[in-house]
Amino acid sequence: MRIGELARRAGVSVRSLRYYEEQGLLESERSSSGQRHYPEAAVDRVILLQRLYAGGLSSRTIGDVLPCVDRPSADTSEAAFEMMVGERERLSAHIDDLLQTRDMLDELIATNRRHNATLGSGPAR
Amino acid sequence: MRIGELARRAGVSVRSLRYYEEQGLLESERSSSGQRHYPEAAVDRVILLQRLYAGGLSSRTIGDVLPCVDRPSADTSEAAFEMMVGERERLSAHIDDLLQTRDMLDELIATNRRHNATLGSGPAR
DNA sequence: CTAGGACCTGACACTGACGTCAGAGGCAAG
DNA sequence: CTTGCCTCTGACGTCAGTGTCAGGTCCTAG
Repeated sequence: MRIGELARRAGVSVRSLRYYEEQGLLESERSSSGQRHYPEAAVDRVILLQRLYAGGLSSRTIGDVLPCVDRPSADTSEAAFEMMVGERERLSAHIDDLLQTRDMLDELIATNRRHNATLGSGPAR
Repeated sequence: MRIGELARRAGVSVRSLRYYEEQGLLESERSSSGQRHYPEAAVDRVILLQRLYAGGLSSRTIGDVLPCVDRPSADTSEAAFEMMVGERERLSAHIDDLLQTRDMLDELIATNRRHNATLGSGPAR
């Protein structure tokens, strides 16, 4: 498929796909005229990339980790594996941090509801 | 206290404090020579700001929400309250997204461990 | 053949919370 | 008074993924 279809099916912009390729995260075959062509599997690949980006990994880090995805075997460098584990930990810590912030927001919301309930009006339903 | 001490005690940079003031999120009194002075309570205030920033709220959004923190009463605009609830939902969705990414990483890690255990060498212990 | 949509490269714009530097003044200790 | 650290304003730099525009080529339907 060509880049436009891949973009639609993976839910990203064409610009992003070219950027991923530039970062060495996504391969493409070129037709004689220079147009990119992708196999079906590229859709899942892009979705995977999106998920990693969503986890806060940088292009660089994703590139370092991808060997573990593409060739999960002994020849996968130990460094790549350790990096993946490290990113997992970083992500976990980040989630904990966000949970704390959410708890704080919940308290603020509860406080506001109480204050307004007391007064019988305002934001709280 | 002056800005340097506040920065140390709240664990942020002096630059950040000036930026927060510029955004209308942090007040200060000025001495005759123009230096900023803060009360004890400013420490908690800054920590609160940091927590909101950690939750992915922008300066603008924090500014919109702060009335709920400073004056949790009926005169707190309903819009501010609704925005706070909205941010809570956004944050919750973001957390769910990160949890999915973490699950994916866990699967990748497990797959790698299995492949390497089979071969009796490599990254897995 | 042709119209118009999809694609190409290259490059600049943007966002936002800061880092960092320059040049100048403030303040407490010796 | 001076040394040295703190603070001031103002302004430009950063990062990273993406938007967007320009100028040109390609491809397919009619």
